[in-house]
Amino acid sequence: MRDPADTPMPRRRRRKPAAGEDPAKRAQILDGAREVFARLGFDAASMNDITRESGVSKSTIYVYFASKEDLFEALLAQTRERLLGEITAELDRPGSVAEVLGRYGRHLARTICSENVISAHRTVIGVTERRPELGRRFYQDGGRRGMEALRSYLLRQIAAGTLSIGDPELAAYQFVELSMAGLFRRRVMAHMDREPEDAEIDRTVDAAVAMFLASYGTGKGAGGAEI
Amino acid sequence: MRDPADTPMPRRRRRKPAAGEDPAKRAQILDGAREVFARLGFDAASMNDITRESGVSKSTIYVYFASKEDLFEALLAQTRERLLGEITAELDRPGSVAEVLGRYGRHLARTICSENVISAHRTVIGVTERRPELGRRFYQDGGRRGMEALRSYLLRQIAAGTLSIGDPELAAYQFVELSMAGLFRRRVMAHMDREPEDAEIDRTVDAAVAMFLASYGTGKGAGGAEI
DNA sequence: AAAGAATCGAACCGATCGGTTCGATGTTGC
DNA sequence: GCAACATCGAACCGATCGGTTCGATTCTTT
Repeated sequence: MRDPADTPMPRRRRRKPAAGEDPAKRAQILDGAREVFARLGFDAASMNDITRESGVSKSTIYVYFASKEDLFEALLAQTRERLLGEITAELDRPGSVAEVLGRYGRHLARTICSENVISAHRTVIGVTERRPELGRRFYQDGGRRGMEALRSYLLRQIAAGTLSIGDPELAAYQFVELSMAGLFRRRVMAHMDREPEDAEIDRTVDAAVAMFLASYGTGKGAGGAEI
Repeated sequence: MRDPADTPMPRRRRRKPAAGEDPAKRAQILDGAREVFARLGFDAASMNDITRESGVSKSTIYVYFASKEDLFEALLAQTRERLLGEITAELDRPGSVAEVLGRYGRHLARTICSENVISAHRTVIGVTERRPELGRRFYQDGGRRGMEALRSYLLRQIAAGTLSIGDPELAAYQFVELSMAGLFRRRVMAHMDREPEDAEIDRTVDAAVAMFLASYGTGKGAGGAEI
């Protein structure tokens, strides 16, 4: 049970926020909602559950969010923001293609197979049939953006002559899926009920890089031989 | 609205079934339930919805199934039975490795990205957090079995010298994911809201086979050059 | 046609749902 | 300390939920 006094204060507020404008209170609601939606999914989660979990009165929650769906969408938006920044940053760091792809793949696999992200996927996928735009937006602002960044990186390597790829978009999809081969699908279906160990991720991503370079590497500076 | 008179009779019944034992009535309930669960997911689907959709009285449904969950699990069991038989049969048909993998990959991609299977995945994934054994069982009787059959096939090709693979299990995961690269994930998140065209599947699977053989083919009879 | 039994469907039950109301309480600024 | 206002939490609303009851209807067998 969350004690409002424990909510970290980002900094001293200059004045008392208007009703529904307190960022700390808003965050408190979202934190509670995240727990409940993650555990029960959208439909089975009740606003009474969220009231209890967040420690915020239901009438206050309705000051901050217009409806259960509004709250859910705000939570999805927040979750998406946090997924991709660091992963794609790996593509901007120096190194051979093998090194860069290895780091990207590891970071990707670790993040996407983490407990929070798996829960988020389950929650979103669970409502996608009824609310396809939610699934679409989640994908577009998450996986899609990461894939686009990778494609751009591949285009640069093609221009530099280190890779030879006829279809860069498909190659980007391929590398993403190879990096999570045997991991994500089993995670999301609870066939693997814990986060993968580093060794498992290494095994998968190293093999992905090797396969990728065997197929697309030109042998000029891609660094495949250094695996 | 389903008219019981339209229910196809498998054959003339020799005697009147006892209450709850009529296969036609049972199928009618499951058909209606499939529609409703697919559209709304488990939690938002109501038994009243299923009554209306199936055209079977609610009290009769409760003669056949003990609860909403019982009905859902029966439906999942039925869905699983239908997923894998034909796909894995592709592995038993003659042809070079490239041909066999191509056919398997195409069949896999077409099936897994079909409307019914995408809906089933969404429904199952949506409840997996709360009922992990359902997700696990769905995966185990579906994807897992297909993966095992592929792994066995790969082992045979390794023994025959057409493939050289250090980690056959991981290679099987890789081929499965490559066959659906850019397809399944976008489908399940509604980023692609229709079934992939044959040309799209061919593009993906042909590239998967090429990549796979570039990495693991020995050049002895795998048939990669014929792509 | 009569008997037996499966099924139907309206009504019901207690519980919960999303959302609303409003007096009481707590917090902040002056 | 007081006034203003954010928040609280109990109570409420109409609706729906999963599941049950039971007389009426339908179907099959003799």
